[in-house]
Amino acid sequence: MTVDAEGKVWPRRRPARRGEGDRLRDDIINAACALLEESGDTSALSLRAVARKTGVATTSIYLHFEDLNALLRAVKSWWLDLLAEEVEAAAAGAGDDPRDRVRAIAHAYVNAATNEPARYQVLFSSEITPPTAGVPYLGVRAYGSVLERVREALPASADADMVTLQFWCALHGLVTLRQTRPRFPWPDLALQVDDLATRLIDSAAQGV
Amino acid sequence: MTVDAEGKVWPRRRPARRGEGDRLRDDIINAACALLEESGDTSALSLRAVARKTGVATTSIYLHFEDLNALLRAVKSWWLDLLAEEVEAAAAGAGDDPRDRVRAIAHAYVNAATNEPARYQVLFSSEITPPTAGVPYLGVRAYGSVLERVREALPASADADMVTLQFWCALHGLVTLRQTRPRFPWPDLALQVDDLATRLIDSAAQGV
DNA sequence: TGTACATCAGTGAACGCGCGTTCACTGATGTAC
DNA sequence: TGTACATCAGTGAACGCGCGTTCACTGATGTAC
Repeated sequence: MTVDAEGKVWPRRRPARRGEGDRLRDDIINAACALLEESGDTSALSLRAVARKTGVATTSIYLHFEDLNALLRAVKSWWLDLLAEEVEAAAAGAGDDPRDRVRAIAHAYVNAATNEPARYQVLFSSEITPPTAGVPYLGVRAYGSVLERVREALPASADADMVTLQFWCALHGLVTLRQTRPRFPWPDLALQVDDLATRLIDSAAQGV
Repeated sequence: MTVDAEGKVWPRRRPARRGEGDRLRDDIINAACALLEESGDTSALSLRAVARKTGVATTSIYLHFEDLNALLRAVKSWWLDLLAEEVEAAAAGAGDDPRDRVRAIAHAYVNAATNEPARYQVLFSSEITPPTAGVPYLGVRAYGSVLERVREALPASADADMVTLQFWCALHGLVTLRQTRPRFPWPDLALQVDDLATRLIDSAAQGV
């Protein structure tokens, strides 16, 4: 048991058995996820808060992570994988029309971001520092597979790279503005996403 | 003179003369602006840092602002006005073709955001709490005038509200993603903005 | 013309807080002989 | 079968820092009489 400033009592975690030292690593990541889902703010995450939530001494975090940034990287990497999985699953389950697949991707992206706003904020409100220099961004693979889906939905003469980019930017803007300007008179989310998809796909159908 | 933790010496500000007490208010806002332009992070702003930068005792800030949030609101309001002015000036100076005016607005918006990235982040990475409840968002007037410009550029059958909204979202996404994913292989900024404008205006020219 | 007083425009010490990081320490469990 | 030892999986006290906020105080400049 530990007691915090407010006198709140935290259960103390039982030490792992020999050979199971990595259990703590997972527990720490889960605690950090929970805290970040509450705040959505990476700069509000502290080693001490994570330790309290995990039920462990602050210093124990150093056994598994070099510092707070390394822990944050682990969380971001995990969440980005989840996002990519959701998007790819939506594309795969969307029937045969390639345009429907692109629409499905767009909806899946904004739904994932909207259902877990704090996760999306953590992922996209700051750069994700790669584990080692020279490695590409996490997420480039997922972006590439979306690009392929867009290419399949457009005529060969269209600029699929640009359309994909505009799509991503617009969806990102749509999601983040809704989060930071909640009192703006937003239209229905799905309606706006559909409208955007129509405009971008149609513009490309003109051959650009 | 004051001395901070690193032994760095700060010039102490001369007190205002009688009747000029509001001078300090401006000095404080300027100091806060400078700090926020360096960090772009509202949560990194502290009363103590502002006081040091102003050359004044920390407690003196309370003479003019109820708390940090009130100071932050003043900065945001000021910067939002600057942004709106830049955009409106660009629209006014863009010739007679209403489509050119819309393009000019788009370029002015992203240029303002790109030239002062920290300002843009401060404005749009969190909600701007209005001074009093019931008052609309700061910036609604500016948004409305952009909406009018868009309406003038589209056929009457087009959904100018939706096009304006998509425009804003896409530009916002474009700007913020470039800031938080600087290592992504971005195309030329003006080229992407122009491409976006073309796609959205063309889609509306179809009458939607 | 002199002086007491009020007001303006601040100051400075102190408080308790949460934070990252360091350092030496501990207790249980497995293993070599 | 017993025991000394190594290792694993952590702990806990202490450090100095910057922070918001409080409180009583100060020094210069006007103003009433």
